[in-house]
Amino acid sequence: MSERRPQSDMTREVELLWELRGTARRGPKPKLSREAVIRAAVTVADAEGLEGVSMQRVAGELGFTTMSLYRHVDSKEDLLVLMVDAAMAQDPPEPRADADWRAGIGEWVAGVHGIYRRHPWVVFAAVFGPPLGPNGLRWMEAALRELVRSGLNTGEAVQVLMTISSVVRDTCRIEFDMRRAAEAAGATLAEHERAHALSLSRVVAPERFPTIAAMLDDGVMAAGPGEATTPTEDMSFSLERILDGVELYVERQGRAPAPPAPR
Amino acid sequence: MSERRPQSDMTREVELLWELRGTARRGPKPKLSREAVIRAAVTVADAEGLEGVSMQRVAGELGFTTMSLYRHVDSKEDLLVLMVDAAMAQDPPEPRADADWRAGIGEWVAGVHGIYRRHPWVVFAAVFGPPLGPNGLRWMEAALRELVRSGLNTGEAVQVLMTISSVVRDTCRIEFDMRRAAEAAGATLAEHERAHALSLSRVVAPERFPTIAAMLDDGVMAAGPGEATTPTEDMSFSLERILDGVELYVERQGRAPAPPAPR
DNA sequence: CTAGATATGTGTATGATCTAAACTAATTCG
DNA sequence: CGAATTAGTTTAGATCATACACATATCTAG
Repeated sequence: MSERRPQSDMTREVELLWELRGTARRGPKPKLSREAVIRAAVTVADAEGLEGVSMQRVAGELGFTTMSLYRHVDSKEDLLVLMVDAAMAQDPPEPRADADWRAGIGEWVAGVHGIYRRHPWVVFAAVFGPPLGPNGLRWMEAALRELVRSGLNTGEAVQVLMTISSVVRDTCRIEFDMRRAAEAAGATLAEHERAHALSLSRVVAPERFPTIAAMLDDGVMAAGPGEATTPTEDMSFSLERILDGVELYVERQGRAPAPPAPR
Repeated sequence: MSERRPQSDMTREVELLWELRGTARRGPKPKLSREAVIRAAVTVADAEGLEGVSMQRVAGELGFTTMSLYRHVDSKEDLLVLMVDAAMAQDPPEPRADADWRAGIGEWVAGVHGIYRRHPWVVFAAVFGPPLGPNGLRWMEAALRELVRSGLNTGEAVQVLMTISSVVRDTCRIEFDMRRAAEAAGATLAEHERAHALSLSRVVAPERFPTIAAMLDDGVMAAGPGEATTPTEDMSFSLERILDGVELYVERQGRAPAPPAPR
């Protein structure tokens, strides 16, 4: 009935990301490659954000026609999926010799955060679902490896990883978005936060929104000039709570974290 | 310099959501209203998802021309912001008499989850940043009210709320996305999960991805026929860990949760 | 070595989409 | 009443993804 290919079929996505396809032998040698297309697209996104990434723009970057891209990528949506995995090409942190899984997760989060800072568009990409590409899976493996060390089983570790990933991504989303808005208005992030808190306080009636009003009074959204806590700095509070919760759970279950590797 | 209006200026967004604008008195009586436009857009989104929401489609729903919408809404992006707030019109849970803040958060999460189930497109809307509209703020207030009861200060409560919101939204995103893909393939969610696990297992080499491989062996992604745990059911594990972490933190700080309201 | 098969990149075209701008008609204030 | 103002319409433009037919380069079977 429906001729339309489903928007995101995981099986198809896996094949896409792992290039499980026969390579052609007949015809002219390709001057362009999927790799080059992805690289160009990432370059454009790094420079101009996701809005800048159009098929024409990417093709122009490469000096080819728009339609040439479709020889190497089935659709723009596919290209986006590939871009996101490509952005994670950096190596995730190695396992720690001291088996300190909390520190390990800290390094992992710092690594992801670094990727997001280098490629801010990644957090805005409409790519849902778990990672499926080679790079995404390497990062997933690195995080799960630390989490199971804490004493969680694999299913629990996946849940906790999803939580951590969500927090990091969402926090960066908010920070990057606010930073962009601030820059567009020609202000610093802190100035923008102040302005925002002010405009909020105009509609937050203390009777209807007592807690939010208290929060604004406490200057939560707008730190003083010197302090200037960015959302990403605040993030560590949530992360510590999550890891505390994990630790407590493992203890209560009578399990124990894995000992350091013997030398 | 830049003539372009910033994509998301919070101050502007607050004004938008709270309709801080003078009402006209001259000219013909409006037959359309912002309210009607939003309602129609939400109807379309409920029925066909966000992809179905085009200005022409919404206008058609109302029996007006496409351009008529622009008298009541500045841009499609604005409409989206308004739609998201409109979807949260339902009342958040009341404060509990027993002051059990963990149960309170549980009710809040259930409420948000209900909204997402009724309006699945909300979790896919490209609306970043904290809630700013009347309904979004009511829900935020309800959650913060419970969280500060636990003994957190307002800043900490905001952090924890962001974490909880992220988890709920991301979990629903994944579930809805997978459900859509499953339906498109004419399968159930469980079948689809199995198929996905299978295709993953083809690329997950146990040497490179030992933990993920173990996870697949444990059947984490594909529960047995009878069990069929949905992502949203698994979510509660993460939530309990977060709340455990909060409780532990409050204790360690020597603070205490608020007692039940005196009668 | 040649001829058909096949893949590459190009040119052209289509349909969707958002939205700017000029226009018509209704309404109200002075 | 008449000028000002506003609602909805018409028309048109810009951008975008992508389908399709084509010329051309390369490989492989005979």
